[in-house]
Amino acid sequence: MEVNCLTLKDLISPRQPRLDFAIEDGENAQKENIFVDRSRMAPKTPIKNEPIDLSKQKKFTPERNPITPVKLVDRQQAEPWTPTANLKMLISAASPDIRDREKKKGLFRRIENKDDVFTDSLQLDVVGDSAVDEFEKQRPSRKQKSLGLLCQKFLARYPSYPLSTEKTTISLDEVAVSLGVERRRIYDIVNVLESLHLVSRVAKNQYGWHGRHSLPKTLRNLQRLGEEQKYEEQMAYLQQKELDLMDYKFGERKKDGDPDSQEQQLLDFSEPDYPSSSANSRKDKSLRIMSQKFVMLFLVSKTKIVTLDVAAKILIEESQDTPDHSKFKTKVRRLYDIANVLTSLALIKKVHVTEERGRKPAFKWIGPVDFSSSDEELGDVSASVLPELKRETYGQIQVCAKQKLARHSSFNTVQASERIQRKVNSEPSSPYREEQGSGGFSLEIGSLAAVYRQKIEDNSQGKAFASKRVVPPSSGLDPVAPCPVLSVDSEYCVNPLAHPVFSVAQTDLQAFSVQNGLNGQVDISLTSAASAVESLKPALLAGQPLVYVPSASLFMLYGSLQEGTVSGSGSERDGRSSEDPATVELSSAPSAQKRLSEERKPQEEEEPATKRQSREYEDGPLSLVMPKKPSDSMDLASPKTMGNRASVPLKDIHVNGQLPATEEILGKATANGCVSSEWGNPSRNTDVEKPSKENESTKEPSLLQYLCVQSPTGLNGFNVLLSGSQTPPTVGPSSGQLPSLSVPCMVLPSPSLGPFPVLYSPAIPGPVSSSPGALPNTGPVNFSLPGLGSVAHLLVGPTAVVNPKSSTLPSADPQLQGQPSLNLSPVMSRSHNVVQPESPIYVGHPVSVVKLQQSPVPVTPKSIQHTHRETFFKTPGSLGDPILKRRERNQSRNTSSAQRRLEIPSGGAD
DNA sequence: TCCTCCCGCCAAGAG
DNA sequence: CTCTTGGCGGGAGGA
Repeated sequence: MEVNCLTLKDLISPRQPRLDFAIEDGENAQKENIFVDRSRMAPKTPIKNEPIDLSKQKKFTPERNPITPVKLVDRQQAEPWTPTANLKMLISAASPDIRDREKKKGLFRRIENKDDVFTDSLQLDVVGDSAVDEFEKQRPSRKQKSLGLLCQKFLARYPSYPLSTEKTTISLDEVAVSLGVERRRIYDIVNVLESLHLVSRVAKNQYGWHGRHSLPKTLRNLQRLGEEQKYEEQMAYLQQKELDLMDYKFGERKKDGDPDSQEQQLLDFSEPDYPSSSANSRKDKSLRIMSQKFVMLFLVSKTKIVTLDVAAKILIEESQDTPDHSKFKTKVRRLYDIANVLTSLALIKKVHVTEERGRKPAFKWIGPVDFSSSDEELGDVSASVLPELKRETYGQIQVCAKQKLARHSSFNTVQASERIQRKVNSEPSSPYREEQGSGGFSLEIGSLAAVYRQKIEDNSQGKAFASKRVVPPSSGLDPVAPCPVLSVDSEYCVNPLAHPVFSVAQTDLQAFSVQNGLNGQVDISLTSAASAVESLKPALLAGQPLVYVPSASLFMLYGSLQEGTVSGSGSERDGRSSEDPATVELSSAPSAQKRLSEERKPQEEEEPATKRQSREYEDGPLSLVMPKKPSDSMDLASPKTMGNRASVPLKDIHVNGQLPATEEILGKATANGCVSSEWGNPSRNTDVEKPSKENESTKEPSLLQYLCVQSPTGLNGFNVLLSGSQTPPTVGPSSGQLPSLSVPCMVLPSPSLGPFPVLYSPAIPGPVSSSPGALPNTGPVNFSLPGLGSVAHLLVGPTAVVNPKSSTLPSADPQLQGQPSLNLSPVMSRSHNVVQPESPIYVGHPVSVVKLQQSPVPVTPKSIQHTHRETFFKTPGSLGDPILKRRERNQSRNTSSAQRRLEIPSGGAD
């Protein structure tokens, strides 16, 4: 903290001179981490800065985030008068120091922001000169400049699940500028995203953002291809042989498939947009293909763990590259690049596989696992589970899963783990094991456990929702056998943050305490958020038997968190789940669902479901905040939801991934039929959509999480909103008390609430809350959940509430804040500001919370939503802003050239 | 020392 | 030819 402060100050001081900064910061910060920008800006000497700033501002003004960097860049570029070389020369010569300083500043800001976003602004003002030195000291570390972080920032700009109608275009130049990096870096990110079809190239310098809607499908396809290619076998082969680079003979083993053809296929299937790469062109070796293959390896792996050396070997073979050591190194480098992006997407997580020889760098898949079956089985949990299990050959697991499905709440994790172990023991040589050696063994178990959990979760939710994994965290939490599983997982599998799953209701207080412990480890906002959510849920459950959690809301929360942050693991699933589930629900027929899921076209086609979902979940946050009317979804859902856990349930659930939570909750609590209003209504949705974005943004950045719990019983229709802030610091780990303790919650009138009068009570119990009409406090209120690792905050009242510590920081730069910690929470930060009009940068979505804050008085959902939309939703790319576009173009041009030459924003150094 | 992976040169491609 | 893409690998930060 201190350090951060200092750094901030430092940063600030230099900047201070520039007022614009502050302004920009406020706005910009949220969106993109502008840290880069700032850094650039800052770096410049004050004098220089001014001119630069101006230019920047002009350009960016529309967007608002004129990120300094951009301007700088533009400037440089813009100023044609200097040849690139000259520019470079100038820059480097002129101000290497300055640049460094600037960068450092920027970095610091980010970092600091995480913790002290709010302080940021203040500091800026306050800051003095000392900063410079510090900057130098702190100069952005490599980590700060890492591709992973950059990718997170990049992702934070766009909604994970954009509305189908909404077409978001990504201007590489703009992005590069806004993020303050060379375009070259953006290519790395975009290429990987493209491999997963999260984006597609539209034109030069222009990419279209698709979001995760089709991710499940893409993964499914990749998995299929991977299976066809027998990557699993290849991996097993390599692993068993324990080939070292040296040992490894390329070509030694034969691949089943023709590498080239396969590659082509990959692109084709997943990316219709892209014509398959031409035969041996550079593209054959493209990062896109590598990325797809890399993902395939995870998908076909039983353990979901892939070591880089194995992946590199396989890739080398396929690429037909000469198997020399340098190739291997190069491949590994690329894999790291890809891995960073995938990590940012919360699809994989870094782990180490311990083998006899030693530890090997590896990554574990933490993304959705079941997509393959997801389509079909939505309706039947058991069904969904089985297939996977079969594949994995973990009969034990299957059993467990089934049991679990039968009774989520009661599920005995221990047993499961034991079974898993048994299985492993019995089959030490299991072909699937990726890791060999003692270390590997343990890992395997852990991974299995993780897999198992995921499956269970998935199943419970209905595969699609794997993302929602209720179990995993819970398993850890599970009073019965928390330790074993957790320990294992913790190591290899999932890190709390990464974990997509939010445990929902699991158990009791104890569980909470356990979680807290876990969560506590993770400070990251995202993680926290997740944890918070989890904790909350349980707390709710424990505390109150009846809370109903609208899946959508949760979903959104999760999604945002996940997505936004690196950690967000569930997002994809959410997407998937949302789609499928939605479909299913709607159709109410699994088959239908299946079809849809499979056939679902990329975003547009999917629309109905997707849209809805997206809307829903997007709305979720808002909806949570604002009472919506019970949507159709509710109707569907409520009945199902209430009753069974296994059942698939509600669209809502689908949508979110929250299912698990919901289910659990339901199980424990009586569910009310009511689903939070969020979901459903189309009309509402419309409005909601933007909100959703907001939500996402929100999610990501900060951890604000809201849980909307509809209170079935106790609450008479009231919904309770719980928000979890990421940061737990304040609160003690909660331990036992969790339950009732102090779960902050807001009680909202049930679905129909037009206005959303919110009642919040510090303690959960509250279902009691007052009548629906109760008004929120005028002032913002923060609640913290003691039990949860993270503190939950509830915001009520017009003013934004922020927990200082909590993730949400009012501070201006969300980006900064978020990133450092997990993700950013551009949104969050924004929230404090409430709205930022369209800065392109802000991609983040405002959080519902924010709105709440803003509107002191209950507002109608729609109104609110609108507001959000307008204010928040404009993604930079998105669209709409002509200005932006224009700017982009200009910039892009400028930038592009400039890019190469200089990245340095140096501020324009003169 | 080894793992990571940033950085940016420079060439293939596209227009 | 210019500009966009992106392969590639040197070399440095970090642990």
